[in-house]
Amino acid sequence: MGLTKTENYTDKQIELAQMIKVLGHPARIAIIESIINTNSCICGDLVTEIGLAQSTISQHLKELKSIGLIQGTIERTSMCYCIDTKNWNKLKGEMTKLFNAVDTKIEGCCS
Amino acid sequence: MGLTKTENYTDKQIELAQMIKVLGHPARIAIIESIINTNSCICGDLVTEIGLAQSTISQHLKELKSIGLIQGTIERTSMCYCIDTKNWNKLKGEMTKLFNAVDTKIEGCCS
DNA sequence: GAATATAATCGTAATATTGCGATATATAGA
DNA sequence: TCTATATATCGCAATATTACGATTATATTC
Repeated sequence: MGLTKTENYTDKQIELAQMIKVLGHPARIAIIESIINTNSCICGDLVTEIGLAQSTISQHLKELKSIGLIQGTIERTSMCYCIDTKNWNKLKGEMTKLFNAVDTKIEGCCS
Repeated sequence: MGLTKTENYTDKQIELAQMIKVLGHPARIAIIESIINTNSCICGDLVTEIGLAQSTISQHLKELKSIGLIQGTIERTSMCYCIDTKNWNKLKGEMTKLFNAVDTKIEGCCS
């Protein structure tokens, strides 16, 4: 088979899983961290910073962008990416909800 | 190619990405939520709760277990899974760090 | 307009994931 | 012991992901 079933899940579950999945790759974690650390938009120096081909980095950026975790604007001749706070906060909120749910309900389990 | 490169990243980045990746599937989100909502260990009723084959659920549980997000104990004739708080909190910590980093550094970017 | 620089897209090969049925294993109860 | 019941593992087919080089698109500068 190989095709992830969708009819069994809620829209929220699917959406959350998709966002998390995109974040679940070391290159994309590195990209996000790099954007954070430069404290401003970063451009194509990711290629040298992370050791991947230009086309590969571009692909990862596309995925992060299409799920809405980053946004890109044209900066003169190069591209400038930064965190898309709207969706980033959405992810943060859902994850936090999950984390807190575990915190409050953990008593009485296999401990 | 198709093989994720690892030599370009830190151990932390790889480890975090792996944990996130495992969580990035709707069935596994559903499993975690189910464990949380039943407020105690749940067993094989995941198969009926989520509409996947028994072998498929078992595989997802294995992945969650092998990355350390859940742990399983034998409960009479069935299996009893619950959150592995040690690693769960580790993930929580790393994610929170990432979320907070965005919060504090977001000024002066493409806004 | 031509040349240059930057990033996106295409085509592709290799590898990974997803899901299922079939089978194996292990435990509880008759 | 034999039989349910519950879970894990195996083998397979379909699909998805990853990464690269080559090419294309776009914008800047000369």
